[in-house]
Amino acid sequence: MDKQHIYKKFEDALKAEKIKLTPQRQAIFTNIMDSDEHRECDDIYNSLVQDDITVSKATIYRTLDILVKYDLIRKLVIGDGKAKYEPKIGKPHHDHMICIETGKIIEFDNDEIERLQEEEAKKRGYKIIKHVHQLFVKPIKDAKDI
Amino acid sequence: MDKQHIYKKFEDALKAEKIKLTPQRQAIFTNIMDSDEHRECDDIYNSLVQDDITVSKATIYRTLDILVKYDLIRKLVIGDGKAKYEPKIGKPHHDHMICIETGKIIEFDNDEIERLQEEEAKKRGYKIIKHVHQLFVKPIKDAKDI
DNA sequence: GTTTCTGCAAAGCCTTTGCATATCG
DNA sequence: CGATATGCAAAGGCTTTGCAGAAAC
Repeated sequence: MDKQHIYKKFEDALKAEKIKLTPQRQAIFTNIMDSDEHRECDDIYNSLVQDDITVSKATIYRTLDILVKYDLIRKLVIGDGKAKYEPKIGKPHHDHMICIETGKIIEFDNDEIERLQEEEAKKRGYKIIKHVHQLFVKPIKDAKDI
Repeated sequence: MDKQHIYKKFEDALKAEKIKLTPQRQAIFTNIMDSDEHRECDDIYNSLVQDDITVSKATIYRTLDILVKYDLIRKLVIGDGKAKYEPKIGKPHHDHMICIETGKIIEFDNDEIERLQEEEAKKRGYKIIKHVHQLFVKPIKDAKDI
């Protein structure tokens, strides 16, 4: 999906929600889409301020909720209870591996795991709406670690 | 593992940490061990108060940290950022399925998923220290839902 | 022109912390 | 007895909210 198409989805979401296209909402959306990181509200705020965009954290939080609702971005809560956000639309599905030594976030995806978890849910009469799969990992340093 | 053995692990943890065995710590530990639910600090607090045990939330939080550190209980953060706790020692490993309609928490376990995720980590030079795997599900109501 | 937004500051909520008193070993 | 724990209340940190002025359609 190209950038224009993605931006169109954003406009559609605003229309569906019957809300206005403001400079702040636009700036927040493109700021997230142009990033490949997993950032907190604060990070996004600082990034916008650095770009000389006038915006408040209140507006960012309010906008993030809308973007999550329309599946344009993904909200992650990793361990410490602080919410992180990443682009979702136009990106393939993936889960996360978090290095507990460096904090580095690595994306991974495994079709067989996806299938098996679907099966576990179905077995119990449920279907999966969304899932959280995070591996907290440490680098393997030598043989005894394996 | 029987109750006495589990309680022994608790005493060992206190000794390892060189901290005292107080009525509060004991009450908090057994309260969690006797429950099969996934409860918040507040729930545990209310349960203890109902049993006429004098304890403060500060002490509960402080004790929970110790119990988590020694792998006697497990801390879960599900969606809303509120921490939940469940017994861990003496219980087989499992992950969680959360019904988004009723809030019901269902435990599941799948060896193959465990193996595959281990493989994903190893492939990248990491080993898993812990993991979070939560499926947010909805009941299947009819054929079109499948 | 209205309706909807924004920014600000205040309030909320869960969790942590400082401190004086009480308790364990 | 000395060291550690507890409870209280206050402080912290992220997030949400009420409200008056500002902006979109």
